[in-house]
Amino acid sequence: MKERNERGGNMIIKESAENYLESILVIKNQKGFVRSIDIANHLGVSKPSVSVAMKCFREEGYITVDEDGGLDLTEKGLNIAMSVYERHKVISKVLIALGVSKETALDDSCKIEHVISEETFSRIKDFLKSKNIEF
Amino acid sequence: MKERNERGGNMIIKESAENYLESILVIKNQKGFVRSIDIANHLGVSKPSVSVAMKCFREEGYITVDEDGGLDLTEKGLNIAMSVYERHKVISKVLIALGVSKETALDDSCKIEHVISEETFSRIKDFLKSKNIEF
DNA sequence: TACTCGAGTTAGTCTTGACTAACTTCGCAG
DNA sequence: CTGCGAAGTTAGTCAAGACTAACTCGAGTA
Repeated sequence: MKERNERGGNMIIKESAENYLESILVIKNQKGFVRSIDIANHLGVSKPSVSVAMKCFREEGYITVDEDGGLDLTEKGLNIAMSVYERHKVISKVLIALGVSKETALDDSCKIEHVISEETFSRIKDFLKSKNIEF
Repeated sequence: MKERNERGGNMIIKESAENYLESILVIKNQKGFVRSIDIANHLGVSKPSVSVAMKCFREEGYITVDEDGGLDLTEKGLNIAMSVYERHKVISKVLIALGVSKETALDDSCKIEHVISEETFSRIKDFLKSKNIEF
């Protein structure tokens, strides 16, 4: 009655960690660079929360930090970030296809992305394919 | 960046509390009576975890306890339990309709039922209706 | 030069939700 | 009558994840 948390690494990546890694990817794509403060603003959490998480990521090899505080995902970190982000996109697409408003869809997919199994995720992708929706 | 937890009461009912109330309803329907130990077995948690939760429910008026330890939902508790259970049924139905195996569908719906919005839930119900699936 | 402000960090606290250990109580078998 | 086992409870602990307060450090400006 525990576990259920690995999806692509050797460290046990928890739900909140997935969110932080995903944010790094998203912000990087948007602005080209990411600092801790950007993540804090993006997720609406405090600076110390991000700082502690980044320290852990650094030690575990999920990110690197340059001398100016710029964060970069390692291959290990990028794999997780991409996989979570894919879930996010797919789930929000399917909710929108069901008629959910964009805002609620984004909100809910943020939560659903962390709890569903690989199998359910695959079937949702199949459903989108059957509707010819890109993701 | 907090809240999002009330769905039908004045006390703030958290995710784990929803699960306990739902279990009481489900076990009651199956066996006709419910004790703490049944909930512990049903959810795979320890006796003390259930005991503490039930004490809280009793104090807040979500359940009553008879002299033999039999648990009963009050109207307040029943409302929440039924609403969570409805979500559970609807979500597992929709997952099964998407081709997810029954076991995984039950597993995942247990988690999804606690995180989605009312809006998303309504659209999922609409989808089932459009497929003529009962729930 | 001295100040201030933004970013990052450290330390300490809180809440949620679970756990184990250990105790009480009660009923039934021997 | 004894005594064991099942159910419930209490106390204490733990981990995750967030927060606030308070510090450091560096850069740009008055």
